[in-house]
Formats: sequence, C-alpha cells, structure tokens
Amino acid sequence: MDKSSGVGVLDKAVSILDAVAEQPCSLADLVRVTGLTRPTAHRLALALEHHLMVARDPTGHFVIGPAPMTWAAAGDDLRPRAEQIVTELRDATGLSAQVYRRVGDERLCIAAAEPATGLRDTVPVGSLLTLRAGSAAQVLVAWLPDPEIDTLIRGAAYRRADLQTVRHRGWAHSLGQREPGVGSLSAPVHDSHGRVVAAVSISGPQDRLARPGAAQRRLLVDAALRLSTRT
Amino acid sequence: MDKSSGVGVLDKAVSILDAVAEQPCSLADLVRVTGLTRPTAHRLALALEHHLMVARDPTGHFVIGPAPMTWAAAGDDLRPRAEQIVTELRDATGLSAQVYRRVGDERLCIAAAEPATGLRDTVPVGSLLTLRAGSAAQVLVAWLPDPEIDTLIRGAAYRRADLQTVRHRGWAHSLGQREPGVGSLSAPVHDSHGRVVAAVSISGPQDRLARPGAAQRRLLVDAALRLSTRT
DNA sequence: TATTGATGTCTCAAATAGTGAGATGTCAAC
DNA sequence: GTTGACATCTCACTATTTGAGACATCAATA
Repeated sequence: MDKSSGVGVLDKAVSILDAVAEQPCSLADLVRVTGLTRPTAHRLALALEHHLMVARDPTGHFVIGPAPMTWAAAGDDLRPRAEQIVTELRDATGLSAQVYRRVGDERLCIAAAEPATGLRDTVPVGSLLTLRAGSAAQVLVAWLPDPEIDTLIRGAAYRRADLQTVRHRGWAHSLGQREPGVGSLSAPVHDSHGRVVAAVSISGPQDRLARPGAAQRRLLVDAALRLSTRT
Repeated sequence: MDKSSGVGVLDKAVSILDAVAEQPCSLADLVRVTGLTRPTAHRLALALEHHLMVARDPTGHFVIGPAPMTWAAAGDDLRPRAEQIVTELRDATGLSAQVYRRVGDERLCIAAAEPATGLRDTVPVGSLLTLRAGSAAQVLVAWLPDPEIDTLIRGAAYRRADLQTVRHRGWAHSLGQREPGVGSLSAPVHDSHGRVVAAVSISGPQDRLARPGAAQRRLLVDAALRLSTRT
C-alpha cells in the first residue's frame, strides 16, 4: 500500500515522520523503526527539525514539530468554526460529534467533541476513516458525479439507493456500519456554490441512535447549516 | 533564516508545502512561487500527494492533504481537552482563549476560541508566535533552567524579575507586549511530573485586561489546572 | 476553424545530491 | 576503569534527482 513515491528522500523523511507521530523516538528508535542507516536517519531527522517538522523533547527524543499543524491549519477556514459547532452539538445531544472532509476514498476528521462520561464513540481529530461505511461517508459521496460514485460504491456498506435517500432527506443514518455497536447520523455542509465540502456527524451507542428523532435530526441539520458558507 | 537544511529534496518539498498552505496552487503557481523547474515541481508534488501531504481540489489545484493534520494530532493528547477548555474559558470570560506549547524560541497555538462578536484578539490554531513577548511567553519560559532563560530573555519584552513574579503568583499578565492594544493573562499547564508543558491564555482589548480581577484569574488558573495531567 | 500559448505530464542522459562505512565523542551501566 | 550503546560527523562512492525537451490537452484568439 505505502510503496515508493518515486522520490526516495521524501519516502525516507515520511517514514521518520510516521515513526515520530506514533511516539517520541530517539535516534536509535528511528533507525530501528524505519530501517534507515544511522547517519541517514540522523541527517534526515536534523533536516526535518530544521524545517520544524520534528522537534526534540527535553530528553532529546524526536517529536512532531509545529510545521504539520501550521500547514494543516492554514487556509482551512472551516476548522475553527467546526470545532465550536461540534462542541455545541455534543452538548445539545449528549453524543459524540465530528466534522469530516473527503480525502480521496477516505474521510478526515477535522473537528471532534465527545461527552465526558458514559458510553461513547471516540474519533480523534486527524483520523482517516473509510468512505465506504458510515453515515458521514454516505453524505460525502451522495452528491458526487456518477463516475466517482461508481468507483467509491464498490465494496461499500451502503448502496446507490441509500445515497438517493440521503439526497432526498438531506441526512444519512447508519447502524454498526463503520464499527459494531456504533450508530451515527450525518448531514452535509455546503460551500457558497452549493457543493458539499464536509459532513457533520453525531455518533454513539447504537441504541441511542436506532431511530433518530426529529429533535436529533433538527439539531444536526441546524449545525450543518451553521457551518455552511453564506457568502 | 529559512536556509538550506542540507537535504535539497526536503527543502524543495517544504517550499511546495509552504506555497500550498498559503493558497491552493496550480502546477504553474508552484513553479512561479517556489522557483523550481516545472518537471521538478511536478514530480515532487506528485510524491507529496502520494504521501497525502498534498491533495488535489476539484479544479486540480494542490491543497494541503490530511497527513499534516494526522501527524499534528497524533500523540498530542493535550489538544482534544485543550479545545474543550478554551471554549469553556471563552464563554466564561467573554474573551479570546488559547493554549500554547513551546517550540524552540517560539510558541505554537494548539487550541483557540474567540467570542463571536465585539472587539477581540484572533490567534489561529497553528500560529507560531514569539517567546519574547506576551504573558504566555512568560509562563512558558519562567520555569525553564537558567541557561535557557538566559538565551531566551535576550531582547525579550519582559525581565528576569517578571519571571520571578510569574513563578510566585502562578500566572502572568501583559499589556500591549505582543501586539499594541491587546492585553493577556496566562497560567501554566503541568504534566504529571510537575513540568510546565503548555500555557492557557485569555486575551482581548487592553482595557478589558488592564487590571485582572480575582474572578478572571480564578477562571484562568482553574482552566489550567483542569488541563494539567493527573496520572 | 486554425493557430497559438499556457499548462500538465513524461522521458532519460547528465549532473548532483545523498548514502553509509567508519571514525570520533559522550555517557550510563557495570 | 572498562565497555557498549548512542549520537554526531566525514567524505569517497553510488544512486538518485534534475531539467531540457518532447508530447498532449485545452482555452483564447484571430
């Protein structure tokens, strides 16, 4: 899956970043985890440090630096408002709330809030989840052009008819599709051209979302509308 | 300042990421902004895309991909709680709230919330701000070893005596240090070893923070305590 | 409708950067 | 005091990367 990109130095640098994202790494750890030779790992780690992609913690271990967050945050004007809205939605519903954007045939969680107590679904910000299962996936796929739907729907846990229902109702519902025992409800976020650019979701134990009530649906759709652009 | 790291391919890749973080870029834009030759820009952009560091938007423009967010989010277990706490602090005080971590001689904003209306201080998540001015800077520097304080304090808008006051009071206050007209108040976040790992701040118009009241200080210190680890 | 220029993509000979064995220094464990 | 693990550095050699040029596509223009 994660084969060479054709630029060897970048491949090696990314293997270091992946290792460091997993947990803080000494140089020896980097050598062990990435399989790079010691001078190569050292040189590349210093270069990544120069570019603020990694940093050193007080024990000298490499950790992720500020550059990834700076890049991730730049230009995504949806995220700040998304974070506010998932918090409000979590408080209003008592369920976990997330916002996802589509990335290829996956979805990226760009904001998340979960209840402090009780049984709950945890989706960390930065997670990449499948676009072939779950209500958020259906929302992100439903309004795509047919050829893209054709590609994405292969092996999906939902069908074309489900996507039609999503377009009709303006929200999607799923039970146990992405993860057993978890239910979710999602609605689309539109940009000023009316395109779907994100999905707002609530998720939690299946019994809490077996039959979404009008109140839950309204809170969700309202949240999605508030996230949509009005320019 | 941003000179070569010694690994040319990485330098070039980062120049592409910086360009794309600024705004979505066509290949032609990348060539123009980075000064790279067209085939080089093309090859490196495809390699970055392969590693999910960039992606293509519907118009074919390069945008930041999910990998930076995934890396930034990984292993930073403070951030999810930080986001919740800045929202609560913003609501309780009516002022902007942020959480910062130290990175070298700068500070990175890892969570932020600002009031919806009125005059307010805006600090986007992902921003790198100076460690030589502002109350958060004083909090992040105050508990460092003396040699590090010696280095950082050169050219700083605060003095060693200010840092002693911060250690004594457990919070820092500044007016117009980082930006004219803006006041701020900050408190330290400790890890389970008692080390300062972040700063919680409130900021806003100088007149709102000219003389922080006991209520404001308590809300701030409480927020910082709730963020501190209890393991 | 044909032409032109800009853009994106690809190839491969030549050029250059990057690699890694080995040396050196530091430090904790024994 | 010794030893082994680790981090850092050098530079001859190797492999990767580069970019000129070719080709395809497409929108703008005459």
